[in-house]
Amino acid sequence: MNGAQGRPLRADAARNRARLLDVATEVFTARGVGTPTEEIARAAGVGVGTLFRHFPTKEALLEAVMVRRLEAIAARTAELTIDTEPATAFFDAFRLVIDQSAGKNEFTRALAAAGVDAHESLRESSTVIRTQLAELLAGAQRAGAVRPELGVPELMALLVGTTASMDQLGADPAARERIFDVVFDGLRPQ
Amino acid sequence: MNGAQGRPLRADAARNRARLLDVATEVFTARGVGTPTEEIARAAGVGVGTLFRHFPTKEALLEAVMVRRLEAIAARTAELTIDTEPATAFFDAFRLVIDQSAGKNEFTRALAAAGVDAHESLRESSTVIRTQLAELLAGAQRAGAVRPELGVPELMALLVGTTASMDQLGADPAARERIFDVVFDGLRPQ
Amino acid sequence: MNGAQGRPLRADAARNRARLLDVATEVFTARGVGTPTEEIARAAGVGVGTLFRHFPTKEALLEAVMVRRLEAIAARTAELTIDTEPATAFFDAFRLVIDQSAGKNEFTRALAAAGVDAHESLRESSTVIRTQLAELLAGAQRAGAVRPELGVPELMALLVGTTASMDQLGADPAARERIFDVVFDGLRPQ
Amino acid sequence: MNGAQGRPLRADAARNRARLLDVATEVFTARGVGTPTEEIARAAGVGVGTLFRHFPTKEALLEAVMVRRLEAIAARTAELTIDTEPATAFFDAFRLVIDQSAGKNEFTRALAAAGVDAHESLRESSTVIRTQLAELLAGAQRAGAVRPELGVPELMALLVGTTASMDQLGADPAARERIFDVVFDGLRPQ
DNA sequence: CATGAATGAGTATTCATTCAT
DNA sequence: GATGAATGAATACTCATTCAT
Repeated sequence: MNGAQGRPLRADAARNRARLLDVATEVFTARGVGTPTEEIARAAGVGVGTLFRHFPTKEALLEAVMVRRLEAIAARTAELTIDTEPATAFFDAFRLVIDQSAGKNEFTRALAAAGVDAHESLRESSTVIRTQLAELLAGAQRAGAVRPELGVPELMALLVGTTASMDQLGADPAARERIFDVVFDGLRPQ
Repeated sequence: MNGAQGRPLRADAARNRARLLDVATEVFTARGVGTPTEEIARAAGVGVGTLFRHFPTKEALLEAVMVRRLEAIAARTAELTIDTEPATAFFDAFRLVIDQSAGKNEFTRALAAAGVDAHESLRESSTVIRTQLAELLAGAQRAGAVRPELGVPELMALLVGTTASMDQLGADPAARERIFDVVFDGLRPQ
Repeated sequence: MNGAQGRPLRADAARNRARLLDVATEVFTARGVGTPTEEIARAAGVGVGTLFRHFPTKEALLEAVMVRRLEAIAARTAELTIDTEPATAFFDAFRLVIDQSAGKNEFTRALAAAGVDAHESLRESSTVIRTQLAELLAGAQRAGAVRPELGVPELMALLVGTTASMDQLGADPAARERIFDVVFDGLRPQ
Repeated sequence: MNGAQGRPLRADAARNRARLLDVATEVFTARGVGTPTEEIARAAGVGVGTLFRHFPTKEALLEAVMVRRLEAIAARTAELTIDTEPATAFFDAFRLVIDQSAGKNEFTRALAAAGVDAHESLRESSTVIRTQLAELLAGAQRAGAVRPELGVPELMALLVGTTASMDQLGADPAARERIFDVVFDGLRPQ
């Protein structure tokens, strides 16, 4: 997808760009967005110059990482939306976002904030997701599977919050499932 | 609690220390923990030297701020524990933690992380809260007001997560209440 | 002089500031304004941090250097203006500016440009000089010692140009005097 | 002149070289010699690689630009030297150099410095001009149109200085003429 | 030959921490 | 004790130059 790519990158350049994105995702997640650019470049096996050639700013790199993540989520959410029963689709999508965001709290917050103050590219991809979520939410509500009084802002907030809960909890799958139980049961009309 | 203070501080020194803590709480909350120490010193009306005399490290200052916050929460939670009906006490305490932590997500995460990797003083005060929460949780579960399968880790995770949801949501009180509805209903035995 | 000095600097701070200005003047002159700040700090015997504490920007340092230079010229020009015969005062001042500016072409150009686009402090001090030169020029013209059709812009241009000539020429005193002969004779009504 | 070119350039290579020189002249003049090489390459419609193939160093490019400028001046000065009355030839050449150098002070200084420390190619072309100017000066002095005590160094200095004056003055043609009046009258025997 | 991606040394600036006043 | 000046390691970003495609 990748937005408006001026000219197609040369093979090696594309490889470097992809590698930088992968590494940056990993490093930002593991050690925080404060990690020096040089570290990321080194981890990607390129010089700083290369990093800055592909992403003119550290912020731009962070943005690109988030856009990729958002686009991945949007793509998988789109699959769910098609021929799945509305309630199932909604809860599956909720899980999907949480799982994709796990360990990436800083990103998720940026994600949510995107609707308010982020740059164009981010806003663009987050708008897509926001729209998808709005549809899923409406569908689930029409099907009587989700409290009717909830709006998209509350849904976003719960997504962010649940992600934070999961990050806090660590890897224990049973405990994670108990969190999902609480949130999902709470989402249903009482 | 203040730990083991060798000799009691002179009056002005004590005043400076308190003022620094107040200001640091405010500034770290409003502008993030990245705010330069000099800014905090200036806002407190003292020189950096004084700041570093009271808190040998920026991290130590941050820690002290969090300890104070934890102690305040513990104190108010203790009040709730005494002669209140268990279920009410539990949900009131939950709200209390959320309200005290609102807008201080960075702190809350540090708080929660405390059980794992923070310094002694932090662990100490967070242990107090953890114990209180454990008691409140057990009480509410005995009273049949909270799902019995939940443990303290899940409770902590939900506290952190709900704080994140609230931060994300902003000030709208009705929406905040809807989040509480979801979480509290989800906490109840189904 | 020195503009609005908030509080008087501590003795050592003042010494450092002065030393930095001296060294910067020398180094910028000898090796150009492209010289790294770190070099200047080292030459002044202080750390970079100190340099940036006194001058928040490299540009600010350059500006301060120029202001000092301008103020010195203004002060000495003021002495000349008092009880000296107009024609003599004018030509002495001309020499003075040239001598003060020798080897500092980059500065002189900045000086002249100040009237157009420099920062407040620079504009301020250059306005003083400009005014003094205007008076000196008018006096010399009234005394019939300088071509009446010349204005301050032309005078400024000639000052800059003569400085450039001198820089180009090097130290040979006799040759320098020949340049002065050409310019001064050319300035006189023909 | 182009120096000793091993093999004649292919047509397109020659075109690129010429285009790079044109563009570099323009860009260095308009935005200073600090302009990145990449900018120049882009403006010339070639890649950086091509630029560096033709000029192994940025400095070499700058040098080539100056050589071309010098050669142009030399050529036009040569025309003047032939069948023109000596005094007229001298003053016309003076004007010519000034007009060609206008707005290119950085170059002119480099030009003048060439006699002292520049590379061979520059020295070569500046020697030509220097010789021409020496002849023109001698002719004008023999004709009694210029002060006899002036030498070529002073003439060079005055050329550089007058260029600086003009740069400083800007476009006002009347004011420029007044500067010429001062310098030319000053050059004449008094 | 041309291209433009990669390189990495170099530069201005910030900020936690120390120490002379 | 308090002050704030000094320190210098750390960091984002630039740009001349090289080299794989």
